[in-house]
Amino acid sequence: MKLETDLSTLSLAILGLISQRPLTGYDLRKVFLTTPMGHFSSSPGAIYPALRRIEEAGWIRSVAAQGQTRRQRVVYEITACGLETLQQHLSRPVTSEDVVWHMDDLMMRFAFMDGIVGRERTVRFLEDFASQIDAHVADLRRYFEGAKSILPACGKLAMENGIQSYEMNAQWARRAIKELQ
Amino acid sequence: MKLETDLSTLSLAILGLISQRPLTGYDLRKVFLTTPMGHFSSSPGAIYPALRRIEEAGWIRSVAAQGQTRRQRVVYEITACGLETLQQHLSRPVTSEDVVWHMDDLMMRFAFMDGIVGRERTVRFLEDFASQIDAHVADLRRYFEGAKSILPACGKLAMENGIQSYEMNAQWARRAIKELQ
DNA sequence: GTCCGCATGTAAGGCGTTACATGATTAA
DNA sequence: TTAATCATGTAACGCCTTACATGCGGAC
Repeated sequence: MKLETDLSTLSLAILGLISQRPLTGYDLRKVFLTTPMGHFSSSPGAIYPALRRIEEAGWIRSVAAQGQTRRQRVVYEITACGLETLQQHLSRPVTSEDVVWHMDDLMMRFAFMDGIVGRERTVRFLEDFASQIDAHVADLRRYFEGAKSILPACGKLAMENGIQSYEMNAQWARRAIKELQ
Repeated sequence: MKLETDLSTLSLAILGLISQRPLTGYDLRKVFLTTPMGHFSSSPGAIYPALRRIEEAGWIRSVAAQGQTRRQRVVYEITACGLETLQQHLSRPVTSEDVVWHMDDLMMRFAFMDGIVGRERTVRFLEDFASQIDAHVADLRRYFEGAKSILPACGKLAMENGIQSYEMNAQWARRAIKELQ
């Protein structure tokens, strides 16, 4: 019964979705099952405990469910505090650690920025994202130059894949900046 | 004290590295700290328990450490059973679930194929990989066509990033096939 | 003789996975 | 009335994370 202080990828997904409109746990499940957001997570044994934790943190609250029947439904909406938390989370600078270990998280942060943080911050995020990737790609290339003579064929190809993936992400970010302006 | 039956990403990394040459836990740590393999994992609280589990499964065994001093060192080498397990794991077909949820794992499987599974199987892996990605990209595009009118700008851009990432991976796989032949 | 790096671990906690449980409502 | 779907959960388990603990050996 510890309060959640940071946002796991799943919690971010949940809070982001609820920030767009009030949802029940079942609604969230459906989103995860039927959209590419399901990438990031899966199902009931994770979602309901996460909802509980987020509610205990004060970021969402359950509201009376006035559907047409008195069927058991718990609808959650975001609180002012939750919105602020989300804004702060999405405004965090992009660190090199993020780029190395949490690319999924970064992409999710970006996906929820509409209407939560201004266009200016969104663009700044993409700029930071691109330049952190550039730095990381430079590291990877440095390592690769030294190691490619001893790497086996598949290892080498796997590394090339990694480098290309990062480069593609940087290119995407720069295109996205232009598109947002 | 359950026996490990499947390979977590970390366990696969460890078993794959030890299959290349005998290593200590500390050696593994250094690899994770100093090479891009560190992407997939991190450190001592994960590595040592994982080594223990893999040893209990019978896939590696500790051998006498005959360094120049009698310093405490535990060197692990792969067993025949471990090699077989690794071969089977790397030979598993690429499923659509793998592509949706475990791309990291797939890339790691590929990176360790040299000398473990034949070139033929390696190429087959890449072919399956590419065609599973094609199928998944088709799904994503289908969803995207239906949703892009209601997706917010950042959501749309994030989806485009996802699709492009997958497409890049399929292209990479097809280039890799040519290079391996 | 003290400090840093080598080398191996343990303990607590968090969170996701799988599988199961429960009951209410609607359509056949 | 039976089955499928809606809707919400719990329990056990596994594994990773962070932080801490411990002791040897070499360099200065």
